[in-house]
Amino acid sequence: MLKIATFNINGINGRLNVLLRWLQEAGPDIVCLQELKAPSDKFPLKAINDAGYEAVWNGQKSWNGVAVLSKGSPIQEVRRILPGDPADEHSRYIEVITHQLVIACLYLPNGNPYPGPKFDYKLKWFKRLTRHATALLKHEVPVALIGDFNVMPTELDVYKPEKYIGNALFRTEVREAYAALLKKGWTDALRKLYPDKRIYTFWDYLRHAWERDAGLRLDHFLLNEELLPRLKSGGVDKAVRGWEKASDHAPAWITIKS
DNA sequence: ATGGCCCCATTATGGGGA
Repeated sequence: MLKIATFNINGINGRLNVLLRWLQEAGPDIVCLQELKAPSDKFPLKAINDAGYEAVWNGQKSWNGVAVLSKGSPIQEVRRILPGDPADEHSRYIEVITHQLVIACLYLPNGNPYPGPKFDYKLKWFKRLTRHATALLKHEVPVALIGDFNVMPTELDVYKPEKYIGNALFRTEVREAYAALLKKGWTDALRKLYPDKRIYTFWDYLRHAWERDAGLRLDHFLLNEELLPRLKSGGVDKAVRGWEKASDHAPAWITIKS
């Protein structure tokens, strides 16, 4: 069994102890990280290696930044740029091969405030992702798109949907973009496993959101048809959100047959 | 209606997050 996880760490150096403790306790084989908030030369490779993981990463000063960690199999980097916009300098994408899977680790733009250029950038980024994801399907190998999509796909994924009507994470255009991506041949793994369950992966630091369980489901695993039949289980390591110095996201994970 | 929390960069505030 292979355990694949995603964790928006919200500052990899500021929360390195949280990451290392969770790696130790959860023991995932593959980890997609987002919001490193560190330039590439500040990536804590030694600590990650000492924990038993190889890594590839795409950092950026102050913001964004993504990485994939793997143990028990080498990681081969495929690309670190999402095709379609040479002017885009955000580090939001890295694609690798490890454990004989293609893993695309992504951090989709937040898009707030709506309306505005940030929202336009989000929709453009989503279109680029959909185009590239469609190209990935042509290879007919097991592929997963994993990360912080900054989208609550349905009302079931929001503690109070009416509060988020005008929010860039819940705008109709964004939910439609997510649905259109799935329609091309991707399955939302956690939703497939739990069609009716309230699952959250994010709780805001503000307004005691964690204590009130006022959460959002933002972190997703999209599996292609080659990988989906191997899906066994999935969940969220919710307790991590309650740790000292926690990220505002909790790690989510799936297991697949090796 | 507003701001509240927390990161980073820089060093008392500002940008960004969701």
